[in-house]
Amino acid sequence: MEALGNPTRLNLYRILVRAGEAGRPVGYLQESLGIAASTLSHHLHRLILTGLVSQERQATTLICRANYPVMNDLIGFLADECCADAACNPAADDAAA
Amino acid sequence: MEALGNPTRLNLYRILVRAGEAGRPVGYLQESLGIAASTLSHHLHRLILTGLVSQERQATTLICRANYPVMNDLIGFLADECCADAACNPAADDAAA
DNA sequence: AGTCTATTTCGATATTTTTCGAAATAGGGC
DNA sequence: GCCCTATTTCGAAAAATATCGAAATAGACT
Repeated sequence: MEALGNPTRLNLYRILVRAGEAGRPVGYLQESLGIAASTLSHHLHRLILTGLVSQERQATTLICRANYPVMNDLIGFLADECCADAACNPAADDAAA
Repeated sequence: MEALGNPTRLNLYRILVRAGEAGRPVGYLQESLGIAASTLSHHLHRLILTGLVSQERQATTLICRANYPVMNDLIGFLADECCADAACNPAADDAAA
């Protein structure tokens, strides 16, 4: 959770979430975000440590991908006991709907 | 989102989420977390700025409450376009189920 | 008005985080 | 084996954050 507590990292993560299972190469991410490669690498590393993102080598480039199950865990963790009350329906409405 | 990127604050928030609409007085939170009142006040302030938490005065004490709609927005923001892919069903399983 | 408790603001310090550039490494292709 | 591109590690500097104690403020009750 702390892993997403930084605008750059959140941005990065959202790009990957949107990219879906196709993922995105590190180089592409660097261009998109307009930050130093080393900085990106640092953030990526944190995201990977938390399990939010995974990587796969494809020839010379590294493809990064959002880890959906972990994201859902995170969401579950947030919502947690929230439904002990009324006025809360995190699962009731689809994002797609 | 950055607002939850700190262990203390996340903890604090989760206490309030669990507390539900009953909320919790600031003093109680301070005891629970075992931190200085000023520190708590600081974190609380941030949570309130982002809209994640709201306060209501009850006699001499301030009751803090998690703002569920905002939490759900946050979750929605996270999941966002995630369902453009498969392998992702954030809304499919209830936390309560 | 005075006093008491609950909470916030002030001011400072220590830690953590973010960020960069340069150099090192990794893997692939010639 | 050598070179080339993609990415990471290293080292450092700047900025932001977390934390505290003491003092100030807010509201309630007498």
